[in-house]
Amino acid sequence: MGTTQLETVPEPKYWHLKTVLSEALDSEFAIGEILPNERELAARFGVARATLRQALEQLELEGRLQRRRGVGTTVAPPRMGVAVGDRAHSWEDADDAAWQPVDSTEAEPPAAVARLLDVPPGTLVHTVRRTRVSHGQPIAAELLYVPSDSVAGLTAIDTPPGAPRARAVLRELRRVALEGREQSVELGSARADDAKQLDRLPGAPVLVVTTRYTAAGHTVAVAVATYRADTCRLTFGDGPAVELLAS
Amino acid sequence: MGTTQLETVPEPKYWHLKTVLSEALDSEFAIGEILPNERELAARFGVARATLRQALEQLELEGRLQRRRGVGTTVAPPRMGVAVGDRAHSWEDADDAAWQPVDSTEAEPPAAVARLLDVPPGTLVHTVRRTRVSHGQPIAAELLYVPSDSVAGLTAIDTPPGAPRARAVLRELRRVALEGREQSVELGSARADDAKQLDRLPGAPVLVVTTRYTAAGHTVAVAVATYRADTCRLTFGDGPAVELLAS
DNA sequence: AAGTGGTCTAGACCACGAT
DNA sequence: TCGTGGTCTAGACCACTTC
Repeated sequence: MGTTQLETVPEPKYWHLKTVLSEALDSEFAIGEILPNERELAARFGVARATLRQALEQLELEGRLQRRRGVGTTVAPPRMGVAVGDRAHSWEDADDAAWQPVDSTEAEPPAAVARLLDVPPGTLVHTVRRTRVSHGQPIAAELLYVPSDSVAGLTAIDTPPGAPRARAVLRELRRVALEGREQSVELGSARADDAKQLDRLPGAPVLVVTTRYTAAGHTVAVAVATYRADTCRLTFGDGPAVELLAS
Repeated sequence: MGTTQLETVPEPKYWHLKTVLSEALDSEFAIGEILPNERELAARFGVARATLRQALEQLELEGRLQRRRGVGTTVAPPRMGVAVGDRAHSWEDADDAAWQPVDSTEAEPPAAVARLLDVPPGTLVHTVRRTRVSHGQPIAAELLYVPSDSVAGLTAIDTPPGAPRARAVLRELRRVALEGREQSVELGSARADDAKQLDRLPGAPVLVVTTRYTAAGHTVAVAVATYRADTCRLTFGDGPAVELLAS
């Protein structure tokens, strides 16, 4: 009882550091402001740079900071709310400029996607790559898988791979009368190709949204979208987007 | 053209290591099997332990591995699908043993929650703490916030804080006719209290699900649930849960 | 060229679980 | 008590952006 510290569990330095930095961000820094560099911060707090980096990593994971190699560490704006469950079928809103078709080819889907599509492994399916942009920033990279026999007009497409072909496939998809949709969200890390589209390093944390579209009892298509976990808050539900976040 | 490596971008060691380990996990290890310890793995691959750990961290983030201090590193089972959007109101399924009431008190909600509840900051609201268990494992810790004036019978509750009180509050909530719900999902890191409930270390990655329940144009309650990101895949939608995952 | 964050090393010690 | 993963250090070099 002599000291107040004796019975406390030793808190890791990086954890304490994270708390201190977090409070400093709230009170002393404006959004977009750039922090002192890592070497100076580490010296200022009297820790090794690796320890300081552990704290920064956590804060970046929580969307409080943004770090860019060669540039510096800046205070991130609050995460933007991104609707992923609102529209009945995300490819139907042709007037929504959010999704940019990038490319399209025929290819073998990953084994897990083949199972969801209910086609034998190794089957060639149409793939469409799209990028979702918001506030001038790429926030998601999506790969859409469509077996040729799920949409009538799909076999007739002979446009060479590229953005025009992607638009053609999406046009055919809009003819389908969908009846249902299932979605799942999980944590993942960006593969090299997705990372490039998202303007992040490979391995960056992403929220992987897998959507299965069904019509007439069949699986029509499967979409695997990877959202930047640092900048996005995914919103579901019929009402307007949830405006604020907790913790 | 003399060598095939000349023009390739140098891939970080930990990234390559992660790929190698990932393939080894697929082919040479069974679920639950325990891996050699970190010092031996590092030696075997000829890298420093810190580098090896960077690869293991990634694999743990993707749900492929489970690491426990004092025990070792084991191969994790596939993530379990957890329904978070199916039931109209998650507190209505009284017969569902998934959620275990833990505690209940009156307290000030965090500022962000107060905004969602549309009450002035500093207002006392009822809080209910619950734990969600699946397959004998804790997967989520939830904090439910209910302003006293949103449910008629709530002011009459005078049970002392504890699990019985939590059950009493939930009982009152079930009387309310809900009209809507909004949800959002984002990445976070477990606070110390949540981490304890989830049997993880503080800072562990979690999926934070914020739900706003509305009735008669008002916000009735707000729930903030933190799900273990390593073991859970959150499922939304009316159909049966999406069975498989991609990437 | 200078400055930033990203990767990597080779150690050390600590907290925890099993024995 | 021993073995495990978790934390921490003090350096080094690399990749990238900016000037």
